[in-house]
Amino acid sequence: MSASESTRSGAIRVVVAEDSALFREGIARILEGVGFDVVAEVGDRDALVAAVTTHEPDVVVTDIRMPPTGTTEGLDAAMTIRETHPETGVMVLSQYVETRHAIRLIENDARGIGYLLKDRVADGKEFTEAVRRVATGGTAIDPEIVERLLGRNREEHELDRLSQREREILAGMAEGRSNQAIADRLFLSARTVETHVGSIFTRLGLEPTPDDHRRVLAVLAYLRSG
Amino acid sequence: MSASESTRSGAIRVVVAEDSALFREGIARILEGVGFDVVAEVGDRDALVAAVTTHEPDVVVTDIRMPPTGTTEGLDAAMTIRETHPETGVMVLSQYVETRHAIRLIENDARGIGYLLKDRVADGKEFTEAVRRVATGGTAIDPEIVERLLGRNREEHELDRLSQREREILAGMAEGRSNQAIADRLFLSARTVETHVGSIFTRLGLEPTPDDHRRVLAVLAYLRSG
DNA sequence: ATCGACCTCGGGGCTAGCACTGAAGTCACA
DNA sequence: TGTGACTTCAGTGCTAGCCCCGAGGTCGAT
Repeated sequence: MSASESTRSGAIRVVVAEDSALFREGIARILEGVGFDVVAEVGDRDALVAAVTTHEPDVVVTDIRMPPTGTTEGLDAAMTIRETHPETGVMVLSQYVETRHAIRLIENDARGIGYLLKDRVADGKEFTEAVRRVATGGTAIDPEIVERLLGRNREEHELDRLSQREREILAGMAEGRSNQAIADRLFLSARTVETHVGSIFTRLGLEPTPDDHRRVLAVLAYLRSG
Repeated sequence: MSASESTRSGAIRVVVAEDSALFREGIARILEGVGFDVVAEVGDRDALVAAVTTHEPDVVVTDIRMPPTGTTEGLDAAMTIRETHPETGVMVLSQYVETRHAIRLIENDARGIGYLLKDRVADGKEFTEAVRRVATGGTAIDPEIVERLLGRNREEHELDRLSQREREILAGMAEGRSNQAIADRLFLSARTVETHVGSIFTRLGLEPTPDDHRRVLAVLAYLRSG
């Protein structure tokens, strides 16, 4: 189909990685429609890394979440690609605002990096031009991400205020476990868990009020920040 | 761009509705690639209904969630279209398995209805053929939906076991409110709220155990069932 | 070498959130 | 005319989950 394109020396060569076949093919067709050369379409992390090694594309377009675990495979692959193929641009697509993840990717060197929210791309043109910028060493960071990186980023950094141990405790709470059950799992006394729970409330700014169920509110905050 | 197509009498005429511009254009390009005539691409419910009235397409492809509220606009529009334009096929795309919504759409007459999960579409061909079937009065229901409709659908019906009042109480719990706060809002005594909370636990099958925090578990069940 | 952050644990105490029981009013339905 | 589901409320009591306070250990940074 794109055989006539694949040998054109001027076309930007791109690998598309996204686990949803429908979305993946849609992106590929959009890019081809404006002259990109889509050299590979893959659906998981390993295939992405392999495709980059094989094709050495100008730019990779990848979703953050992909099989096998559906967490941050796309991002992990992006980090790997940044090291092994620094000349390859990486455009990461995300469903939600995940500032922490974005930071990991951008913090060292933003050149050749893109991070866009799927739902905030206004049209195909905006998207293809962003991919083109990233392919040529430019950047394309969603304004909302930039804003959160610079300004006050309450919601997202709420959980960053917690220590590692506190996050483990909160994770147990978010599974609907009792303090005793959390204590058993982490080999702690119930007392210690209570202490942690208390400091979690304090750090999340949950003052004791008669109207709030703070344990639930803490869990909700945890779930929001995914 | 598709001007040469728009007058072809044999082409299936389709309206694409999806709030994410990127996904929307991708779907449109995929459909055009196999000969469909995409007569309109819209991003919200009202535009969808208007486009159907104007173009009277053979089939509509729509996401369930769309602006303005991001809940079930696409589905609402689909129901409306079923009534006003019964000859128009409706293909609904969903991000998750939402059996209750699927039922609302299918229960009366499944002809010309499609309900697919975005992430379970194996490739573009499967998708375009499903759209073609729906356009010609056929059906295309995701196997997982069918299975849940037929077999035991525990998770989804968990909350259906609750009474109206109990759901209101649970909604308050899911906002992180205390029993007292819920009582105040609903003009009840704290006692009554406690009684309801107890029966919510019972109906959701949450037996008292030292390892579980049932209030959180009930909230999690509530959040899962959307 | 000292300071601060973190993790751990306990004493002592309070209460919201639970369990269990009983009961009275409304309403739909058979 | 009952019968059953739902809603409302209360007495009695238990305890998990919270409060405040102090304390000892580790560890990294200054």
